[in-house]
Parts: sequence; structure tokens; C-alpha cells
Amino acid sequence: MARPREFDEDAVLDAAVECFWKRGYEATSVRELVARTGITAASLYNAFGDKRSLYGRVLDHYVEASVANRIQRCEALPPRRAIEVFFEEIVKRSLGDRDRKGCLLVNAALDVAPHDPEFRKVVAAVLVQIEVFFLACTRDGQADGTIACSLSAETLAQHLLGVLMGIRVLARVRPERALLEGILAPTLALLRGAPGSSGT
Amino acid sequence: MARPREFDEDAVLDAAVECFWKRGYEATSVRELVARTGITAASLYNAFGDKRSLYGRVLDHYVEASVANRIQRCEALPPRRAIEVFFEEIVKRSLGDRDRKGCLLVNAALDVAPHDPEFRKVVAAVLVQIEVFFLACTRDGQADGTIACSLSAETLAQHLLGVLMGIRVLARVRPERALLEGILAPTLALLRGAPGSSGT
DNA sequence: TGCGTTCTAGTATGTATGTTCTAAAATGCG
DNA sequence: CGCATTTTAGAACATACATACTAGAACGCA
Repeated sequence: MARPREFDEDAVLDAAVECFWKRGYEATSVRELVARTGITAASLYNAFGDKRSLYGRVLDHYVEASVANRIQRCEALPPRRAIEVFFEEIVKRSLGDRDRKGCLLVNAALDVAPHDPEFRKVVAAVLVQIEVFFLACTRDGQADGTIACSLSAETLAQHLLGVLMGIRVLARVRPERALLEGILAPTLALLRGAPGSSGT
Repeated sequence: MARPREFDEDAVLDAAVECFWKRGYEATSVRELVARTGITAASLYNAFGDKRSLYGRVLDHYVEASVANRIQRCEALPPRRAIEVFFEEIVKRSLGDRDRKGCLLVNAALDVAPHDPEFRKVVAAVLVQIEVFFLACTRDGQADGTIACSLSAETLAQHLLGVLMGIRVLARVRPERALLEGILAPTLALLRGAPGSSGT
């Protein structure tokens, strides 16, 4: 019973993701968002509220499209393979990232999470979600013998989360294959289990 | 032969470090810098140039006071102990970081390095410096038998750098002791060497 | 066909931004 | 004691910012 939207909400969010992803929250202006999304400021404010709440929508949109998606795809694999494929994708994506945007979630962790309790909760929850995914992998892997039992599944999952963050940060400054794979190698070796070390 | 400065350059830099450290580059305004440093805008521009070049000085100042300092202190220790103490300090500092500022260098890696080639070089160089410190530790540790030889000293050093980044990022969103120590535990176990795994 | 509603377009609004200017104050050297 | 030089103080600058407003256009339903 009213005039219909002339824009596709998802397409606008995609464009907004691109802006915030590339520049970060503060450095992205509403004018740039308007230019990049192709809709007017009025439409943008009408549909998404102010800049901050648009960023919230953008973050959700990104997480759904990138993080949740990857987890879902990896969950289908056998546990240790899931972890390996997960990190292979991360390394590949990081090395192919010509404009060094990194991961919007990791960027948000330093950009917006420390100053904004609401966003901090969102980011923390997604990080927990990733940790839980890793935990499922390490637990299942230890159960079926493909992952070493020398450390608890919980500890391994936390370690994997930390290494993931490390790779994504370093890749934005030193996107060198040798470095990223070097970070990862000891972790993978540890999962595999050192020969003859079935824990005390 | 001219009017002397009324401010202490180092004190001003300390105050400026605090500003950029807390808010990041874009979110820190020159007015805030003026307020926090106590000198006028004219003095600030006269002494340090524009905002960007002040940030450069701030970064150097921080690196010298924090990073280089810590490396120097740890270099005096036996190699494996040096790594342990290094990370103990990082974890302790991260957990005591009430306003979640994290590490200015790591912040700069995501905040400023991806968009500014000059700053990228600076940040990358410091990261290399840290990696070199780790490398010296792993090499010496492998030589004196306190660090496992199942992986190369180079790979271990890269891994340590990655884990360091991971801890500093996660601490800003989830500053939980269990998490940070969980990230670290597998790495330390790996250095120590699994019992009976002296490589193939 | 007209009414109510929600959209778009573009401009206006006030504030905050980074930076520079004007003028006065403070030193060392002649 | 001035002259040259540099620092200060604070207002002034233009621009960029996030956001709100004013019109009018496009639809569904009566």
C-alpha cells in the first residue's frame, strides 16, 4: 500500500560491506556509502538508520556470507581435514587479497569492538562460534584418532582461534606465503601428533 | 638565538601515544591531541608537522619504549626462558589492559598499515625485528637442547610471531586468562618438545 | 480516480575536522 | 639595547562530516 523500494537491500549491504571492509568504520564516510551503494542518503537513513546501525547490519551480513558459510562447508568434512581446509582457505584468501582488506570480523575486533560494548558482544559471539567449530573438530578428531590427544580439545580449539587471528593480522602487513604457512606448520604438526608422543 | 620551547617533546609524544593508542588514527582528532598534550595546535604543527607525520613519530616512540625495550630485556635470558617470559608479559599486560588498547603496533597493522605504504614498511620492519628476536631464541634453544628440533627454528619463529598477534587481537575482545593461556599452551608444549619426539 | 503511505531526490543544517594565519612574547647575538 | 628568529596563543579557514528536512513521485487500496 505504498511506494516500493527501488533498490535491492542485499546489494546495498554488499556495497556497504565493501566500504567498511576497505576503510574501517571511522574512515568510511556516509557520502562514500551513498556513492558506492548508489542510493541517496535519505533512502539509506530510512532503510538502515544511522551509520553505526548500518555497520551493525554490514557486520551481520558479512559474518553470514563469509564466516558462517565457511564453517558450514568445513563441517561436512572429517574433523582434521576440516581444520586443514579451513586454514588452507584462509591462507589462500589472504594471499589473494590484493587490497589487503583482511577479514572484516578481525578488523572489527580492533576497530570497533574495543570502544563499543554492543559490537564487542557481536564480535565476541562470532569468535566463540568459530572456537566452538574448532572444538567440535578437535573433539571428533581426538575421538577417531586423527588428532593427537597430548592436549585437550578445548586448548587446541583456543590455540587454533589464536593462530587464525594471527594469520589474518600478519597477512595485512606481510602477505608472504612462507610466513603464513610458517605460522601454521607447527600447529598442524601438533594436531597430527609428534611421532611417539601419545601424552603422559 | 630564538625563543625556546616551553614543552618537553617526549612528554608531548607520550600524550599523543595515549590518544592514538586508545582511539586509533582516524578517530583521534587534532583537537583532542591539542587538549591531551597541553600544547597549542600551532606548536604541534610547528614541531611535528601534520597529523600523519605526528603519528609516525608516535609509532616510533612507542616501538622504542615498548617493543624494543621488551626484546632487550628478554635477550638477556636463556633462549627458551626468553620466549616464555616474553609471552608471560604479553598475557599479563593484555589482561591488565582495562581500556582494551591492546598493542599500538598491532593496532597500526590493521589501522594504518594497509592504506599507507610508508607506515606499512615501518610496521613490517618492526614485525620482522620481533621475528628475528624469536629466531635467535629458537636457534639458540635448539643448539643448547632446550627447544625441540622437530621443526626448523625459522618456522618456529614465524609461528611465535603469529601466536603473538593472535593473543593481542583476541585480548581486545575477549580478555579472558583461560583463552589467552589456551592459545599459548600448545605452542609452549611444542617448543618444549613432545616426550620422545626428537624428529624423524 | 483519489487518498494514504512510503519511497526518492536534493538540499540545508549545524557541527567537527585538519590546517593556517596574525600577532604577540621570548630568547641569543650583534 | 634592538635585530633576527622561533615559539606561542588563539582565532580564522575552508572543507567534510553525519544527519534532517522539503518536495514530489510512485504505488496499493478504496
